[in-house]
Amino acid sequence: MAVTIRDVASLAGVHVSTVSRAMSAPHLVNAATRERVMAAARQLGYRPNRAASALTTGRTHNLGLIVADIANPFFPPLIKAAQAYAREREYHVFVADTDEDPQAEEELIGTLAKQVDGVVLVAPRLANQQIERLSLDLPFVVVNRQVKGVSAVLMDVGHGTELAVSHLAGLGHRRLMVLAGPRGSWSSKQMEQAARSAAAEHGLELTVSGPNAPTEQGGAAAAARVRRTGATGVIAYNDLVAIGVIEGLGHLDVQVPEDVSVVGVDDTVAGRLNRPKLTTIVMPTPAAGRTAVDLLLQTITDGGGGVSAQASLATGLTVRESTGPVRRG
Amino acid sequence: MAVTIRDVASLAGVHVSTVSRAMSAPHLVNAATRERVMAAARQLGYRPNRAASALTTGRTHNLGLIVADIANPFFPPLIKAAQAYAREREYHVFVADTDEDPQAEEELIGTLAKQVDGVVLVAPRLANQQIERLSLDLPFVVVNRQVKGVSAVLMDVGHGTELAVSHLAGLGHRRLMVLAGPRGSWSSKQMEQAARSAAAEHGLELTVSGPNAPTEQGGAAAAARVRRTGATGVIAYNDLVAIGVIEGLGHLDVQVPEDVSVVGVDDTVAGRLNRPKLTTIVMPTPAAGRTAVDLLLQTITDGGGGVSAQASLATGLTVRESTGPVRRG
DNA sequence: GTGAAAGCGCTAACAC
DNA sequence: GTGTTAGCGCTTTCAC
Repeated sequence: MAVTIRDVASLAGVHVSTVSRAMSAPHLVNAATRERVMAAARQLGYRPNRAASALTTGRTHNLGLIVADIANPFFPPLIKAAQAYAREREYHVFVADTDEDPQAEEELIGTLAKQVDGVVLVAPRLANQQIERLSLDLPFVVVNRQVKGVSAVLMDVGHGTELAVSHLAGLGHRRLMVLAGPRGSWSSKQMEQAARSAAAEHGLELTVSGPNAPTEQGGAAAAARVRRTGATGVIAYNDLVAIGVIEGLGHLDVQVPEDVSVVGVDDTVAGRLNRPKLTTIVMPTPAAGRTAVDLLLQTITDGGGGVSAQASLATGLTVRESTGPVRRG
Repeated sequence: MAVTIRDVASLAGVHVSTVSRAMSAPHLVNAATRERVMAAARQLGYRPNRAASALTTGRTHNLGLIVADIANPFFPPLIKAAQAYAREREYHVFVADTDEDPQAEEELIGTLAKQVDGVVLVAPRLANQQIERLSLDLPFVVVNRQVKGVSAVLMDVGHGTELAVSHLAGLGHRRLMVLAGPRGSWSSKQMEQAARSAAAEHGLELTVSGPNAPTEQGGAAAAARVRRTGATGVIAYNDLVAIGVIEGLGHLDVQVPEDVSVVGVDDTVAGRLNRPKLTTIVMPTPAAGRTAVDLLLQTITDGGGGVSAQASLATGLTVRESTGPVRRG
């Protein structure tokens, strides 16, 4: 087998407990001895066995990151950032995909529970109540969701939505449509509310249509509804839905942005590459990943002492080619 | 703390070893006792502590998955599939991103080693020799790389490249250019070789230009080189590079596919969404993720007894809008 | 400042 | 078929 703390101890001529202290509580050990121990460890290529220390300390130094769909371009930047940030702090992260299935989410939390010090739930599909219950056993941080007693990272998509509505109003659009996301999506709810109040403020008509699958197919399926209502400005749940609706409108001989303007959300690669390039609400995805890990680590070291924090991250609007002035009848 | 095997034992009125057996070697225990144990476990919501069992068995039931860049659209489908497949087999997976840095890769393997039963290395940047050495300590599977003694999943990009060359030849192109990937990329080497022999067969001129960064920037930077050589058919290292070169050519007033045809590789979302939609060599990414986990699990259960397997997965060519007949002078 | 010893939760011989 | 025991690698009292 590999090299253990005992090997280091005998090479350094000290007891295992001294080695342990030298590694994890250096101030408790004589500087000279510590040096000897460290040298021995280096020489042997010693790496502490986390499983063993987890057993005694109850700290695994692992985190879980649970997302709905790894292949949805919204998530990879978040995963990447979270994972990098965690690693700098000597944490490894399990990444798991629930395929948008609440039950898989719960099951996953269960099997992960013993192996991690905490879990980041990104846009969970589980009911609030469930999350509250589960959070009694294990530190959680939710992203884009608000749950009593649970730390949260919120992307302020409401603000971005207001910007989008103003932008559309400024272009002369009078009739807007919001394509809502999956049932239970916090962020979709934020968008709806913000859109309603902003529309009222600008004196615009607004229809909310949903739920829609958060995919291109979901968007394509909504195209007919857009045409039927005669809306000329559309705010889609995310970039994928926006791309889908543009494609679907194309099949109905409705051109974007000439006939209808479409705004996406997330600012994914997909949106940048689409033609027309998407006007989109920019979500701070990497920052959300880092912040979530940060809050989680705090909760963990605080011993999860009941205090939950909230971080709100700003969003913006990037105007590209999928929005334009309303066509004059 | 949580419920342990001891709690289950006392509720079921048996000894801990019986519980352990009932869970992991059911055939060694009386059916009736087993039922009693299971009932007790269910009642208490018992979940075995993997860290503890890892300590005795040396099996963590965890895998590592190391990729160069989570945010590169090539990887997410692979990660998603690998992770889902592993979970069905009761394995969790650590996902880690090296940011294309060989040193990070090695460091990561080191810190992960004790916590996993094996590691999938996707398109590693490490030298073969290093991987060979590391594979002495830990089961590895490499994807798109061949290393002596290490199981591998290979996507047969050579075949896809031949198809692409034939396709371009059929459209009348006589002068081709291959935009190679990063130094040390196995898959780039396969493409180059296949392109050379296929070009020779068709009597075409071929230039290989590289290394290029596997990104849009890398592609954009290559546009001038394409124009300089007068190539009318380009095969790019991946979809991102293809998209970049198309963009770059646009700035030079070279139109795709009217003036130059461009073929990508990977069949990512990005390529599907790009305008013109990319003609691309289709990589079997989800299958590669599953197969890699499959081989890894085999290696692990075989005790890593020296046998290494190779799986070769077929690739194809999807023709879309970025390729067309050569322009007649 | 360092050593000795107990124990984290579980599995794996070995008895019976 | 089930109980007993030792021990995986590490941390953490408690002595000295």
